[in-house]
Amino acid sequence: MKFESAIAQNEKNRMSEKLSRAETADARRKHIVETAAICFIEQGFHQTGIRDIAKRAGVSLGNIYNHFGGKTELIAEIATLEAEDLAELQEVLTNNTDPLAALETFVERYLKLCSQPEYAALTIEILAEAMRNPVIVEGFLTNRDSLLVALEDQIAAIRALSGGKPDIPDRDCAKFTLDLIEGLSMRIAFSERKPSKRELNSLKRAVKRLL
Amino acid sequence: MKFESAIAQNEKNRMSEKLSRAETADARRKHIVETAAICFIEQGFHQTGIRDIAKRAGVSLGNIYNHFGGKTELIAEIATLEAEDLAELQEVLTNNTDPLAALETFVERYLKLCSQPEYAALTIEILAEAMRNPVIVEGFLTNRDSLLVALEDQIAAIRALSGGKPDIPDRDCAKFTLDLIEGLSMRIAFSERKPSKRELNSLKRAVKRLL
DNA sequence: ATAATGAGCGAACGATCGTTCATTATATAG
DNA sequence: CTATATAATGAACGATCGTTCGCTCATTAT
Repeated sequence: MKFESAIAQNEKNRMSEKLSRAETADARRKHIVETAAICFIEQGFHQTGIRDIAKRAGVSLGNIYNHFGGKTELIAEIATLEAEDLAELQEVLTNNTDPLAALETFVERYLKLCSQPEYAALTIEILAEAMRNPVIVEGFLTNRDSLLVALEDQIAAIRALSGGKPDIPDRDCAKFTLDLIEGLSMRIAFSERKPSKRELNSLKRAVKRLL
Repeated sequence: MKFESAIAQNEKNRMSEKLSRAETADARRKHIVETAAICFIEQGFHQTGIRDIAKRAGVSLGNIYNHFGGKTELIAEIATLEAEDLAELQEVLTNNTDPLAALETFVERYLKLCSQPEYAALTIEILAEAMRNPVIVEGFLTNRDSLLVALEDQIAAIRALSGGKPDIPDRDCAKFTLDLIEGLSMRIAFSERKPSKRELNSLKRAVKRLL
């Protein structure tokens, strides 16, 4: 979740011109979501009060309800935004001059993303909420499924090159690959450290063995 | 978490004799923890009030504080109890007439345990709390580390038999094995279904490839 | 028999929760 | 400039939170 806007800062932002109403509203909205995410990471979803978010965002309490329907809408939006980070990773898998190399790059990138402690913390909060709120599940799984399909295709491409007869279906293989990366990520995130060279090498080898 | 007591029901329980004070206190304590676990599974940790637990356990509000220091002590105790379930699984790994078969049995058993929706739900709640409470982390990781060592030894034994030269350290291999099982478990638990034959076969194959 | 212990109880406390709403300020449209 | 729409505000609401407290009473120890 990077919340990069930078979208169309042309039209109205020339020479520090005043922003239009719609623009400031959008900016506020974004700022509130960002702040909420920070709060949820630091304190957890249920330990964070709307007042915490309002105070930290420099916004009045009531105004949050002008932009969002309520607290759960905030975590739902954050879940969607976090899932969108995965879209970027898919691009790594579409560059197919060397499928195996692309897979390795993907492993590195996805590990780097997931093992950020803030990312892991947010994921757990979202997961815990998703357990009891189908709406959050949907936003969370949509982009993930998309990533899974891309990974599955990539694995199929690699397997097609090597010509062997794999006894694990492409789809399962893709899921297992994500499992390995995410499992290692959690351990790294929980111990607040960076992945060691050994761990990264072991991971890459493990992924290759699944092919 | 099965909370089996059956400990020393001899001394005083002969012929439906009255229970001693210490015994009833222990039973209450146990009953409260069990009930708390059910509540946490159904509603989540922070959505559950002490009153919910008290009401459901058929116990007064204040009495809970006679048995427990507070709410976090409850989740901490539950975390420890859940971790103790893993101790049973270790036994599977100590029967070493056929190391590879034992590993397969372990995979099946651990998958069956983790993929119970209640187990998964509780795990996520504990994980979310552990993120901000080191005490919970400790109770959670102690038994898990023990399991990991047992699995590592098992893998070493299997590898010693086959005689190959594995390029993934035993320890990493053990971690990855748990990752694969737990990842699949989460998917199963989230979709509220049982693992298919295909999934289980894929898992076993994946685990073997790591060896 | 009497004293000490601690399980059991529920009212009460202060704090905080998510949300609503009447009100004010401000940007846009006519 | 005036009218309108909406962003922004914070007091207020009712509910619920975790915890404490004084108390009763059955069991255990002396």
